Amino acid sequence: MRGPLARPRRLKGRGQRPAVMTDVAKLAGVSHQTVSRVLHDSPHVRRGTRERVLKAIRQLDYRPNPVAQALVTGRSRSLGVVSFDTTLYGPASTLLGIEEAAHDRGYAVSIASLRSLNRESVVSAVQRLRDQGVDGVVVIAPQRAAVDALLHLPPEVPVVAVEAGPDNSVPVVAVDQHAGAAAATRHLLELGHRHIWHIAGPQDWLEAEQRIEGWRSALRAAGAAEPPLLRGDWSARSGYDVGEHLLAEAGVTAVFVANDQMALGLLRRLHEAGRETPGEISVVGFDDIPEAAYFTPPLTTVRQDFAEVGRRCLHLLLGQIESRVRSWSRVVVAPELVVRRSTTAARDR
Amino acid sequence: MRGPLARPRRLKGRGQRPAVMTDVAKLAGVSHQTVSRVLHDSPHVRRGTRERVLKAIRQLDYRPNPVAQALVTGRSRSLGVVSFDTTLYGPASTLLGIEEAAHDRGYAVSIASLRSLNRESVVSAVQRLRDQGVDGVVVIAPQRAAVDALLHLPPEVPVVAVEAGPDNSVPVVAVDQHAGAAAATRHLLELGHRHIWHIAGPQDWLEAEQRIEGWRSALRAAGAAEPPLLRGDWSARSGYDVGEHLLAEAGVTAVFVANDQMALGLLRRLHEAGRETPGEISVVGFDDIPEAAYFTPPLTTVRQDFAEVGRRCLHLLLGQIESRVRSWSRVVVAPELVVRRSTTAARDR
DNA sequence: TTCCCGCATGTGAGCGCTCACAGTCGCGGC
DNA sequence: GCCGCGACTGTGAGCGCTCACATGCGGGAA
Repeated sequence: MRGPLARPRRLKGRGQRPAVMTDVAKLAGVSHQTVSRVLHDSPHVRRGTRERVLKAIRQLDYRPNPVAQALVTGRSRSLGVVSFDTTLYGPASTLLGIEEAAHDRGYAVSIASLRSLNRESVVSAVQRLRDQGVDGVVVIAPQRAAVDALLHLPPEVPVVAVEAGPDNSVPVVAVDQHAGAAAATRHLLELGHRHIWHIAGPQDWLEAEQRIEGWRSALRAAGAAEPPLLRGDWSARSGYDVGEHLLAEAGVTAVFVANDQMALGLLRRLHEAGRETPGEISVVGFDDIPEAAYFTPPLTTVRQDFAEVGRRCLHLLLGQIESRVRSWSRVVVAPELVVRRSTTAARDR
Repeated sequence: MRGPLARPRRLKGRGQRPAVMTDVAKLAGVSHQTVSRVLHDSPHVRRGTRERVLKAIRQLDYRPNPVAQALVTGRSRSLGVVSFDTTLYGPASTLLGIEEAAHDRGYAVSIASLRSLNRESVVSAVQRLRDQGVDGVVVIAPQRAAVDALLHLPPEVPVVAVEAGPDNSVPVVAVDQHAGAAAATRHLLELGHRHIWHIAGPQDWLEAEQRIEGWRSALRAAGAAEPPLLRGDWSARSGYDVGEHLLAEAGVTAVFVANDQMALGLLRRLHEAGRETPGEISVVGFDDIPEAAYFTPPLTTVRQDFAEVGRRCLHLLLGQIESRVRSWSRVVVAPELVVRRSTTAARDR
């Protein structure tokens, strides 16, 4: 057997190997523990000693190895984000909000994109992140299938859901879709429109359902009739296609569309049919994507504060990580109606 | 001193502590090394032994601790992506492409968003990822300032740049902007337009410059005159504003816009001024964002294959990580002209 | 039979850090 | 003059794994 002192286990000849804690300790003439104490701002280090250590750290360009720290502490200071389609404006913005908040708190962010939306894929994405060693996970997947998955997660992993989650299981941060949709609907009612149509998002999206509810409740509150519900799939294409139905109906003067892309498609269809917006038909969108102000005409829509959503998520998640218990709560962020030029007062008939 | 055998160092009483390798070894009646061999598909394990080990793994729901693996191997199997604004379609799509490719190769992806664009912020974002222990970094920051930063990176960190990088320093994966711009310009020339205007992106974006070059070279090749260059900042707003200038010019029949958002703004401005598109003015965009097909009119544009860019990045990066040398290369992905309805033949004068 | 060799498996060190202690030193109180 | 106690610093084990090497064992060649 190779004797323990037979030869150095590696070429320690300063061969560009990054400095480790003992190197710093040696240079500063202290023990590795003292270096560790300096790193963690322990009060029990004499002024002079601290300075010697800091100098050695600078001199060697020493950086603590996060992997070693993680191994011994059991904390990686990294978070995972599971998301369905980060190409969409909403998820991308939420992700950005989370990343910025995490950065401020000294956490790294890993991402896992979902290719398909079902229970297993969500569960396995979370597991994958977990296997990478993240301390907690944010799930941005506001679909029924994903929500279901949250119930089937191992209870020891700290989780926060964005927009949707089963009651009493995981904490949720959400924009108040109901309020936003109601505000959009009320806006049209106040302009004197009698029949407010709604193009909703896909059935399995909870945001779509909540916007429908908001629309309905505003209608009911005003004693207005409820036209048949129309469905799209969030894409501009579907807005365009659904526009077809609307054109077939008589007396359509106002449409509340569940997102800006579909509103864009609808605008396009109306334009092709020679129907003026807002002259003949007023349109309201949802999301306030950056392009919305440049649609033809500029779109009245409902803005969501995604950065705030990100910050709230992080707050909840770190709370869970630190306390080691999965509490339940629901944080709601208020949306804001942005009035532009796609809506106008109903013409008197 | 506490004797080494005085008491167990932790409550090992099966207290829900996740199983570690020795637990598996014990259960299977082998050494931890054999478990490791099974995990790594070593050929030197007898059939029966392997099965016993696998059974124990399943029974204990054992998952190798990635942090411990990283500590000893010096590899974390994670990658970092530095990006300026993941809310934009291009960067978001590239990020997605990278994530999917990384996932397929068993790598995790961490993100770092840049809040401002300058040398330090890029360098520090890379350093931050590095300090988190990533094996390599992809930089999506096609601006001059960022490119400059790539030269100032510590040479030991494997890096790949997307779209732009200083020659001979880091590997680059890019869409052939020059060819795309030239194709767009040629398309307009072939439709009989004499003067092809160009609304470019901001000066410090390399993509903007390359598109300008592509436009110029197509113009030169056709012996066409070069109208004054116009500049926007990628936003729909700037396209709208620049449209103002265009309206003041006489005889404008064709505009090649450096991205779809600015094209949207321009379309809007033209529409407001009562100028028909494409009847009076043909417009070509760049990017083919999902909404482009639903603009008024549907936009002729140049499509970029971001997924392919992501895949190529990963390939180059893993090559560097494995070989431990930073080679230089430039991989170019071909773009594709998508003809829709915003362009038409020039009217005879 | 004897020896060697290659397959299968085990052993121990060590990755770079933190945690729990165990010193050590100087000073005030009895 | 001695003890005790606080402030400071050092020691060693161990986190969960992989790497390098040692060892055991059976079979074919000599």
